[in-house]
Amino acid sequence: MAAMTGRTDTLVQGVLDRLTTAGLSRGDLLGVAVNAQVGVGLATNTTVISVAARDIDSIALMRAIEAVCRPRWVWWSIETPLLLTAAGLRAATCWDVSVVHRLLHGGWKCDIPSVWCSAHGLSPGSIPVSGQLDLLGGDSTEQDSTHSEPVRGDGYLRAEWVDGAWADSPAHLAQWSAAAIKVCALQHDQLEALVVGGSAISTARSESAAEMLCAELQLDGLPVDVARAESLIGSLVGPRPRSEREAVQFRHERDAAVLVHAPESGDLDLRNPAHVKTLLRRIGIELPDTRAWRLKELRDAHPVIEALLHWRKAERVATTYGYSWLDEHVTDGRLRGGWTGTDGAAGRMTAQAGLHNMPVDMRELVAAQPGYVFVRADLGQIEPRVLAAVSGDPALATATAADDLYAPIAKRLAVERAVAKVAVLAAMYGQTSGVAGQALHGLEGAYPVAMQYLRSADEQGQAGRDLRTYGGRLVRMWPDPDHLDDRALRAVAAGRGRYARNAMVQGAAAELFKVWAAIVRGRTGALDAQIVLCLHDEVLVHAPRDAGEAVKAVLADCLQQAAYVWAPSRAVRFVLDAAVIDRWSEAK
DNA sequence: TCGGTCACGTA
DNA sequence: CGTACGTGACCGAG
Repeated sequence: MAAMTGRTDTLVQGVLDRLTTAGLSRGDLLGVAVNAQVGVGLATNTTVISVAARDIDSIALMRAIEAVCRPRWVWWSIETPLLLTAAGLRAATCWDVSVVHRLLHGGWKCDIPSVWCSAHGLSPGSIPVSGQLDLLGGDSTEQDSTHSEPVRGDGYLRAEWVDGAWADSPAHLAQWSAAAIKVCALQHDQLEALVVGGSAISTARSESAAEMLCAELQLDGLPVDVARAESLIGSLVGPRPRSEREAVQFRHERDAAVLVHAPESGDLDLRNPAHVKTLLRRIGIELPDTRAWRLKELRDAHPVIEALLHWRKAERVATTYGYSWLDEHVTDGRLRGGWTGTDGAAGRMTAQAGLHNMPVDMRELVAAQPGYVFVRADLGQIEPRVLAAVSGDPALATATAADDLYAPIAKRLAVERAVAKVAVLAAMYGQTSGVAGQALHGLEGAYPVAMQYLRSADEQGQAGRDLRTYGGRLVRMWPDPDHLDDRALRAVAAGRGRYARNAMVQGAAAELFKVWAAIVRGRTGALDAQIVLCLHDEVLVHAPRDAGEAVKAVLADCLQQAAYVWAPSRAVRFVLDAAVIDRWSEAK
């Protein structure tokens, strides 16, 4: 980037002046749409400002605004923070209208036309399609107006704008950012009207921050010891094949080690479950499926079983976490994958490239860079503690004072700790098999408010009624399928009941987690530390070695802050298990 | 080429 | 008859 000239200095100052004149101060909403080649568009409730790329570097301008005004940036989607992060700008606060849309309406869907329509109460059925002849409602007879305004006469967004016309001039960028501000205002009203346990507006902010964190996670990646990865994979599945032929040969050899235990099995494919069933039938074992837990029960029945289980494990690594995984997702010593701030159900974060389902045995390849450490921290027993908070059960809240929540529960129910734990988990997840009925009954007596909260969620779910989590996320139910007998209908309803129970607890836990993660994100920067992984109730922070202990303390402090922001009652205690480590495999 | 199913890893 | 997610292999429909 060229050094800032006096002229650009003046231009930046001019924009800052206009923003302050418009009354923009810390935390105020400021819409933004950026295109590096075109420029940047800014919008407050009252002002739109457009700046051409040839005049001012967009990122430099935004950095100046962030430093001077620290607004709450409003943008359409993760695309913007991805762009900003790639340019080295990490904003403090934001409002992501796609994220808030998913909070308000549940599910995965958050394309721009849908977001616009639901904010405005327009029917999604008449969303304009690009290339469509605009005969009704629009004003396509005026060719110029097609491009001058993002909104049609009938209130819908123009398809051309959705497809990218917003980015073809600085003026359009400004109009597009103004449209985001408009959506934000409408969403704000809708959130304010919600009656839920927590503050839905606060949730909107933390969920937006989490999405910004997702952009950073995606670009920064997770530090990986590539040499160790190569040797670990080598020890599990053999050497790296040097050609396609060799790959086929190694694969064949791995298969043969299993097939040798079974007679006349040369025609069978171990990757085909039907073939595995056949193989087992030939040695006198009949199974409904060939899942690992079934096979484990039959370990001693025949040597082929153990060989098959071993093969499956190696095959998992070979196909999913093998050399091709390394080649595809690890560059410059970082494992990178796409991140989503919220899933379609309860709102947990999701990650691709195996970041969320890496086998525990492989975590040793996740290693801090030289001169750095990881600070690994997870929220202890988060789900029952969250249940205590969202249900407002005073007895359960009292139990959260203990480091081990299940100890006082077991004492109260006069059962073993393990029994108490299974009973609590069963109540939260709707599990029925393998649970001591006595303990479940005891829970009803000891923690009636929490149990009623869960039962109520279950009933709503069974009835097919949508729910909202404590923080306001819509949990959508689904209708009964047609042409089912009573028995099947009851099964569908029961499934919805379990889903609802689970979503209310997991969803609230996800909300608290993201509040925590967002605060951590904001505070670790000063220590040159960064979150590099989020895993539902756990974070991994990459920090300079000297800062390890300080980061650990900050993580605990952030949790107290998060708990207060999320559920100000303070009746429930949340606990953190944290450690400074070099590899993810250490500790726990 | 696509979606469904199985299987299995994480929380 | 605990839920959610992502991944890869295979199958059968198109």
